[in-house]
Amino acid sequence: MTDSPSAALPDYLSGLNDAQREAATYGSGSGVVAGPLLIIAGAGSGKTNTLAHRVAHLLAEGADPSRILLLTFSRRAADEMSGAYSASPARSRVSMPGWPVPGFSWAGTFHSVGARLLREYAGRIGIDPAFTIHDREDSGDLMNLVRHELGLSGKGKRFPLKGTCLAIYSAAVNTRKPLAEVLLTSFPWCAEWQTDLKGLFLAYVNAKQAQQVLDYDDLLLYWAQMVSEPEIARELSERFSHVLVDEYQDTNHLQAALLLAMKPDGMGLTVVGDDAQSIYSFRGATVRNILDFPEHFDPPARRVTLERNYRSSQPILAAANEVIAQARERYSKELWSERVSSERPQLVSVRDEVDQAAYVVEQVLAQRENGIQLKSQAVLFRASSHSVRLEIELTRRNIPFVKFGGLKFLEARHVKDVLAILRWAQNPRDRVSGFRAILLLPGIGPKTASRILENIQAAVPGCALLPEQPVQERVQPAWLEFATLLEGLPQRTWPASLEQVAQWYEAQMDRIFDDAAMRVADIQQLARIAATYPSQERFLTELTLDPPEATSDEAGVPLLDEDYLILSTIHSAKGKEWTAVSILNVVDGCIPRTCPPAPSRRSKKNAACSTWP
DNA sequence: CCATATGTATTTTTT
DNA sequence: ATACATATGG
Repeated sequence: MTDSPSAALPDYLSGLNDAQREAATYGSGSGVVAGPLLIIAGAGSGKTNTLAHRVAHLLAEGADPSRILLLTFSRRAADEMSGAYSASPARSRVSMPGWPVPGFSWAGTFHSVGARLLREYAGRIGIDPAFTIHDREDSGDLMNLVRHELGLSGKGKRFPLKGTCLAIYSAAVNTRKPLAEVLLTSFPWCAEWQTDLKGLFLAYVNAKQAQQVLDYDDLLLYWAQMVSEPEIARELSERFSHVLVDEYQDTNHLQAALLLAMKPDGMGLTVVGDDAQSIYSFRGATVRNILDFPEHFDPPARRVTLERNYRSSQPILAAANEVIAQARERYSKELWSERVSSERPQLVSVRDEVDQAAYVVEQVLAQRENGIQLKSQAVLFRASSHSVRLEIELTRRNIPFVKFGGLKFLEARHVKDVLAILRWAQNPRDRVSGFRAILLLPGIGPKTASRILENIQAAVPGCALLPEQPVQERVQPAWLEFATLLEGLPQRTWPASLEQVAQWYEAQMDRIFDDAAMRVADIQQLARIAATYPSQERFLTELTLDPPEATSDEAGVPLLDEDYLILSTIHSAKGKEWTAVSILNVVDGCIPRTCPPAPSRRSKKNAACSTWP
């Protein structure tokens, strides 16, 4: 690969180093689709950039953009790669002629691509194409409903709560392991309920089917089921000449299985990842996928390793390499950088959280004195709640900040309420949405809501007479108004339907919330976002699966020009970079989270914080 | 019986 | 900020 004279290479490849170029052009010039390729890409080694160049190179050699499937881990990564992402404080690294590419539309997360494929193939696998997608909270609510119906919640029983039930179910689905094994290895304290759980899950699955509802796991599960039909598998295999997967170390067994079903011989399949950066095992991701990838094929997949780091200075890499070296099984690689620095990462001990917050603020301000903008600095932490003290301190001292990760716009109650009304109008069988919507009325509680939903389910589909549902007399006027709203929605065009719902909801908000004002602003924001989607169906689907940057990430940004500090969970920070970074709560067992929990050298908890210049 | 007010315990990480 | 359990009021 690298022995061809660089003068013969297209311009856009000249910015890559040898290993990156080998990865980008693997299989080039042979005239046929290349065999399987595994790119092991260390942190900061230009992974995303390399993958984007590989796509560009495939296109330059005549590949059809509509036949390229690019699976990424987050919406941000997909945008970054298709050239749509520009808001990053870090420089945009993808700049190639003809980019973004028109017609290159199959880029997204496994879940969003799954949803798209399933809507298209619904008829052939026996599901309704108008299915509703439940997020985790909705799924939990449905699990709770079923749990109550089966009498598993009652008196003095210590049956697992809905969240735990859902986690167990999800783990079993994503790892494709039997319930007994999942319970034993991951939820041993629930093992005694195995029989009841089995029944619960069966009922949960039935409920989803009856209501035409798919949860996150179903998007993968049905996809896998779909490609187990040889004919559909062949179709999809031909439909996508190239399949490229980013962050492969964070895929789970199910995702690997459906990839292999679509590309059994690995032709046209490229996966990129770093076994040392697997951080989603709690969600069923297994590092085995990337470790075992080459041997799935005969001959084994080609492997290219990117070890040159462009992000950090050598002392930081040395520390990272030390940590990585403790992994039991891994692809050997040694990150290196030309960026020398005499500054080493610092591990700072502080007395408690208050001191930690004060120290970090001092550091941040000192760095700003040194000319590093707040925007070029970040504070990272493992769990969203770890930053509360710091947020208080920042607010007190009038330092602007934006927090990534943690609770999101779309998870706020008022936003969910509005979406529930809309979803229920679109899919009247969706009990969770209906329940939530009906409870919004004053004077109607869980009992009345359940009764109404049962009446509607029992009635002839399409002929459920909403206004005639029995409610208490004093509730009657409000109920009629609500029923009129719902019945009018299908006639409305998009986004008028959402505006109609928002208008009704805003009239209820003063009664429901003490702090209605801020929430009203959110609803108006939601209406603005809605206007950017072409249809209600796409709005509802894509909003749950790919929350737009504007909601989850930038909602709190006052002005683009303004300077602000970045706070982020480590998970949300994946792939981003800053000039100066502080990490909170660096305590044994929390960060790094190594397997053998070495006895702590320092006795104080919450006592560490490190700054990496 | 049913809706709502109050109180108490809890919060990894995300599609 | 929310979820669940319990108490009170219509």
